[in-house]
Amino acid sequence: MQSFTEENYLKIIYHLSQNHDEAVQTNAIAEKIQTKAASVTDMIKKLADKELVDYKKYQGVKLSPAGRAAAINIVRRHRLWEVFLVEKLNFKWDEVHDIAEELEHINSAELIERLDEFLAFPKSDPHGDPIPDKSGKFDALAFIKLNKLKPEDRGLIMGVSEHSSAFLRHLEKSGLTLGKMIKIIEINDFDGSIELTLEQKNISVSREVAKHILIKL
Amino acid sequence: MQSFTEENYLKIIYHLSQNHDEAVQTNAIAEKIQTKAASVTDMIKKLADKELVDYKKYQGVKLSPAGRAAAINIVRRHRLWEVFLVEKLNFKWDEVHDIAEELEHINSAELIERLDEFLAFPKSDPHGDPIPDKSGKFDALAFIKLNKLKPEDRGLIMGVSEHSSAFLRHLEKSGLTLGKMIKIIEINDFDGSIELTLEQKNISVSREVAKHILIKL
DNA sequence: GTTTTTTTTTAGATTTGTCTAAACATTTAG
DNA sequence: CTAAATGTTTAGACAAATCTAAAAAAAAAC
Repeated sequence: MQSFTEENYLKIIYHLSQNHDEAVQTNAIAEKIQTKAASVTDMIKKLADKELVDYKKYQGVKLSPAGRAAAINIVRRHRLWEVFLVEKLNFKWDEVHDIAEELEHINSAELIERLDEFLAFPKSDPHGDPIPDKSGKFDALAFIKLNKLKPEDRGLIMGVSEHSSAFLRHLEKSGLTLGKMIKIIEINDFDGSIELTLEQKNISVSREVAKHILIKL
Repeated sequence: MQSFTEENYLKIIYHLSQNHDEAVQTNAIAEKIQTKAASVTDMIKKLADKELVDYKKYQGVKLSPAGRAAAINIVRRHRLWEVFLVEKLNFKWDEVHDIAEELEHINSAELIERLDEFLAFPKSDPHGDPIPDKSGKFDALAFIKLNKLKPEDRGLIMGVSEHSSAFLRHLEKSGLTLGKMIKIIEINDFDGSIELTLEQKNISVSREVAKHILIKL
C-alpha cells in the first residue's frame, strides 16, 4: 500500500502524462503538487525504489504498469466520490473537487465496489470524465476541444478539462453545462474568441475558456 | 484544525472518560491507541499547548471544553458514516468500524451536514450509540446492561458497548441484534451466565457478553 | 514508613516528507 | 561551439510523530 502522499504523486504523474506522451518533468510535478523540485526528486526516488515509476536522473519519470494501475484506482475512487457528492448529497459540480481529494485516499476496496453499485455503476463523473471500472479499464474520452471547432459545427458539451471552482462557476453562469447543445457561429480572428448559439441565445466564449470545454460532434 | 493523529487522541480520551469521571491515564491511552506511553506523553503536551486538554504531570488528562467539542464532532462524523455504510451501502454492523475510522477524519463541515440530511438525521448508529447533533448535543443513552437484569425482566436490545468485529459477529449468530425483545429466565449462580428467551427460543448468554449488551426495559 | 512495583516522563534517536542552498546537467542563445 | 539560462539533483537541516532506554514520581506491598 502507498501512503497518502505517495498516492498524490502517482495521481499527479498520471494526469500530467495524459496529454504529453513523454516522461513527466520534475518541475511540472512540483508546481501541481505545490512543493519544491527538491522534494519531488526525493519522492520520485522512493517511488522508483518501490517500482511504481521508471526514473532516470535528469530524464523525468514515467509510471510503471504497477504505478499506472495504482493511479487509475485513485482516479476511480475520486470520480466515484464526486458522483456521490453531486447526485446524493446535492453538491454543485464546482464544490466537490476538494472533498473528493480527501475521500479518494480512504483505503477499502470493498467500500469502493459498494459505492459503485450504490451509484448504479456510473460511466462518468460530474465533469464528464470517464470512471475506470474495477479492473482499471475505461474508454479514453474521444471528445474535441471547443476551440478546435469551425463555424457551423454543432455539438454536445460532454466534459471539461479544467476543474477549478472558478472555471466551473463561470461555465455555470454562462449556461455551459454538461449535455447542452451548442452551434458555432463565428470565430474572432483577433483574439480567437468564439461566438456560439446556446439555447436560442448567442454568447461569446473566450479562447482560454473554449480550450477546456470538451465537445461531441 | 487538528491533525489526523491529534483527532485520534481526542477521540480516545473522550471515550475513556465516558465511564470513569476521573482524569484519563497515560497508559490507558497508549493501550487504546496502540502506541507507547512515551509517545502519549509527547502528544498530550502538544494538545495541552493547544488548550484542548488540561494536563498536570503524572496526573493524567481531561478534555477542555474546546477539546470535548472537537471530540464530540469526531464521534458525530464517525457515527454518521457508520449509518451510511450500513443503510446505504449494505455493510454489516460488524464491518463498518474500521472504514468509519478513516472517514471520520474527512475535513468538511458542509459534507457532514449534507450527509446527516441525506440519512434523514438519524438519532443513533448501527450499534445503538447516539449521534450528536450539529451543535454537539445528544441524549446520554440511559440503557441498562443486560447483566444487571433479574429473572422475569423483559426488554429491548438497544445497543452495544463493545464494537469489535468478533463480538458483533457473535451477537449476529445468536440473533441478539438491535430492536429484538428478550426476557430473562434465570441467572446461573456459578458463572453469571444468563438464560433468556429470544423469539420463542431459549438461549444462554455469558456474563462477559451480557455486560456489553444495552437494554431498554 | 521504607521498599518494591507500577506508571509516567525525559533524553536522544528514527522515519517520513519537506525545505534551502549549492552543485551539477541539460537546453537554449548567441 | 561556448556561454548563459533553465531545470534537476545532492547535501544537510527541520518538523511531526514515533520509539527505546533510563530517570523520576506515585502507588502498592510489606
